[in-house]
Amino acid sequence: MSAMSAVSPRRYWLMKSEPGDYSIADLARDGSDLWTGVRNFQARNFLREARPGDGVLFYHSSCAAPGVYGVAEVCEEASPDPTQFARGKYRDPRATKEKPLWFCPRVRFVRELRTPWLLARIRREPALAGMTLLRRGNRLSVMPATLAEWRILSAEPPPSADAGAE
DNA sequence: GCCAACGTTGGC
DNA sequence: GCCAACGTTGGC
Repeated sequence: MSAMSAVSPRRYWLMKSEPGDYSIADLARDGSDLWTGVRNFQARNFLREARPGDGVLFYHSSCAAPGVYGVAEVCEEASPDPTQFARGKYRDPRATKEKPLWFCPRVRFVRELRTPWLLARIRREPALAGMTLLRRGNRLSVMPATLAEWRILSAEPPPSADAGAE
């Protein structure tokens, strides 16, 4: 290997899933899975940038207590999302095998947080005030996270006086 | 290219 | 269920 093929630095992502569809517990059970079903071009472009080894913050959305519930890792770069060709709600008639529209990396389970970083708590953490997640109107289901955000959210939240009052 | 209508996301 | 915000679609 030469310096020309230097490995790109590890990146970090926040990926949302509705726990009713697929939760961190499901990923723990499966070990790894394809991150299928993303149908937004900006999110798709992020998925195509994901590389094996990248860190993933697993976020539960559209549920009673949204937040980061665990950690995963990209283990295979994105390939054509099979659900765009299959019958069902993720089918996209514009896509062909020759020209797929949607792509999905494979993600493997790393760990579940004993205490999730609930959205309400994320909002109260000054070091996370700049997160894309918190930007008004942001609805991306896949977004980059910074190393600083990763360091905070991939670890257990510290105990706080009002923990449990959320 | 503009923009209104519509659909989706996702917190609350 | 409500609603804000944004993306997509399609007429022009």
